[in-house]
Amino acid sequence: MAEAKADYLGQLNPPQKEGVVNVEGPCMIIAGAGSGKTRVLTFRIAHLIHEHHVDPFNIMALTFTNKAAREMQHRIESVAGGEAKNLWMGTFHSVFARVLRAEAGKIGYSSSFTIYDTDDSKSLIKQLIKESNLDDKLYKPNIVFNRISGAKNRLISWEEYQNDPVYLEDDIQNMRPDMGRLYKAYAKRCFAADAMDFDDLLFNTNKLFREHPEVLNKYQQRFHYVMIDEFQDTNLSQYLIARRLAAVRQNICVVGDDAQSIYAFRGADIRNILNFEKDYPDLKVIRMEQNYRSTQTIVNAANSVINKNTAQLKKSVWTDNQEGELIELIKATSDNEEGRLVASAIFQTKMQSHASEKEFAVLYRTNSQSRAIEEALRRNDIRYRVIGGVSFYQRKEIKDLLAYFRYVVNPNDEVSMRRIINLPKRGIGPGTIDKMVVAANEEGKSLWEVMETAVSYVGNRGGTQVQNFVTLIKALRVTDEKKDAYDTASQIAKTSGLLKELYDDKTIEGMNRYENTQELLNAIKEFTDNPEREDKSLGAFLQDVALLTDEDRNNKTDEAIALMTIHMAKGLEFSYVFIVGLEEDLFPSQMMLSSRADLEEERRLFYVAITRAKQKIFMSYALNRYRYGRLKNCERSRFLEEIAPQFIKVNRRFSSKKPASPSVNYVTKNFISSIKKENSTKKFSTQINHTPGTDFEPSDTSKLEKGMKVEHPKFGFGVVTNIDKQGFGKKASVDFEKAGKKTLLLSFAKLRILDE
DNA sequence: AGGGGAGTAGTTTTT
DNA sequence: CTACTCCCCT
Repeated sequence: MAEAKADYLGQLNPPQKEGVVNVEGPCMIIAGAGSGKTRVLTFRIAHLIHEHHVDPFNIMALTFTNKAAREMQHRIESVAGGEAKNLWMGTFHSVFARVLRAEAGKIGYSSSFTIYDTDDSKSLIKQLIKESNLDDKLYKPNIVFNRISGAKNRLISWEEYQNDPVYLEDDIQNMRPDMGRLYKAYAKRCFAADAMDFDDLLFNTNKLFREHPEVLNKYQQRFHYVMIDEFQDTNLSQYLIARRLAAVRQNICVVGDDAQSIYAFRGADIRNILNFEKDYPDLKVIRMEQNYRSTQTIVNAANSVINKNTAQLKKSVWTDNQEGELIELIKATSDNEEGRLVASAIFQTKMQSHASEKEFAVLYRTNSQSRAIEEALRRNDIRYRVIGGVSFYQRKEIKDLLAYFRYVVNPNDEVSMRRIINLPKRGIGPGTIDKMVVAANEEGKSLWEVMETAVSYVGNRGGTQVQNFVTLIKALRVTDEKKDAYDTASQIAKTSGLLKELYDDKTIEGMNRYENTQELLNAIKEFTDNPEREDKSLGAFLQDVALLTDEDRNNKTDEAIALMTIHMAKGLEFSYVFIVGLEEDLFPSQMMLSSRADLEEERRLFYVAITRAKQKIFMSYALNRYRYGRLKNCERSRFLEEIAPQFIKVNRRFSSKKPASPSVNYVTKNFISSIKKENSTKKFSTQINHTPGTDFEPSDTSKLEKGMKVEHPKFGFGVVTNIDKQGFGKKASVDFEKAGKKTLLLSFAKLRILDE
């Protein structure tokens, strides 16, 4: 371990070393893509432990995804040794859920409170919309949820919301004046259900720290060093938690890159970076701009894209790495063909470079795009694993069983109750349920109390059934008190009748569902068999599982190509990256076209995708794609035009006539030869606009001079009147015959030089 | 209460 | 294409 320590500083460049060594006081590390940010963070923690003899117990490190947390935990353990186990490391949500469990009583929750995921939240909201007799065309669960979530992430309580002129005005403008009332109703019902949604975990942590200084003080004393990864993705709520925790010792270190901020939709606010400088005047700022990951082509292509954004901090990422291959553009006629071409390209590249499968990744904007790719990979016998997507814990049968578990642990959980009370069928319909919920709210009783004496609220027929159900749950609660998670869970699965119902379903899907429930039970068995676990109760298992997404269940084969959304890929790197579905309305997503800010976020997402690659990037788009079950025409993405053209090589379109061919050798010679013919930065040819009838080919504009005649795909013919040379931002002023005078950025404009 | 059938609206990304 | 809602009938 001492050896490892001795050489780790030697492996770092000056800013990296500063990031590691400079442990006291506030510190912000602006880390460009691929600049070794994770390395600095892990070495920094190791340095704290070894050089400053800080107990890992006193260090908190916050990340955004479970995956990132796990990855960092591993890396720290390999650098700092096993004692790093005692670090508090995890996502904001998981770390503070833990704090809230311990302190729940202080803010009126029980320590076994339920965590609602987004589906749970939305179904409750849907219920509330119905109860309020609001127009469900106007009040869609999604919209309402996002509105509430946005407010919570800015720490606006429902009371404040109802008095906030900006929110009120906004809601009236949008014809949704009842939004504030829904927020209130939602908050009350969650509280009554002893449940917190994801945003509440952070909101309530703030509340806890704000209202209970003694609690805050306890944690301030405990955490001497606070670190935040991916700081650009924090929202106000998260930032304030961290700031409060670090208020005494001021040992807060944040690492981020504004160019990779892609979670504004979740309330992330780049302004946190700016505010950070204001909040800590003696802040130490470290910039890491050297990219160690990618080729020059990739780094420069990425820069040419991100430069299109106006809102960003000054930063210039550069690399010493070799120039590398051009980005290869693949054009397909359909999403299925896109899959096949991607599969062929993977196969070819793998053969040529002797790369292993795990060096490849296929990245897409939406999870639904994985299907066509998966199919093609399967057909070509290429191993892959899909990361994220519909996770195991989101499957209906799993959620059903989990709802039973949750309900046994917390019988005030309204959402779980609604889900399971009539599953399997017990003759309790929605009418009966609604009556009980209304009664509970009107009489100020808990739902559980009402259900215990259901007959007096909903009459004999449904009431008896409800009371039978209550008896069942009570018996299971007794079991839960005495037994461990596995015994209780098996008991629930059996006596609820769920397992039998699934077992009796002999369809293929039914058998699958049955197997899945068995798998869940196995997972619980593993949980209880783990000797390191102190608390083996079902409640403890649920706490574990609530904030977990796909966890170790994709580990079947390490040797496989990774398929995931770009969001999931953040923080990862691969030698060969395929960015697929580069089409308007898909990427950029049509939901993001409304505002400049949204489009810029989308562009940052594209930047993140590009910067994942070490060696080579392939990009693809399809002219037709199945959407809503219908074949739709697609237009290539504007983002393709935003990459400086000297970094892209268009692959001559080749149609795969024999898609079912068992081998992948139907790849045309064009494709192979185009792979070999790289490094021709001077004579690139991009078929930029595929507008029918034009075979427009932009020229290399590096030698463009005043007086030259040019053609632009949109503006037509013109004469160059001036050249403004300033490195990357080289501009040409052109006087167009029809479009008039324009100033064009040469790295982006497509100009054909007309020879006289 | 609940099953079946028709009709319709909806797909971003993650904790 | 699917997941959900609505409506009608048992």
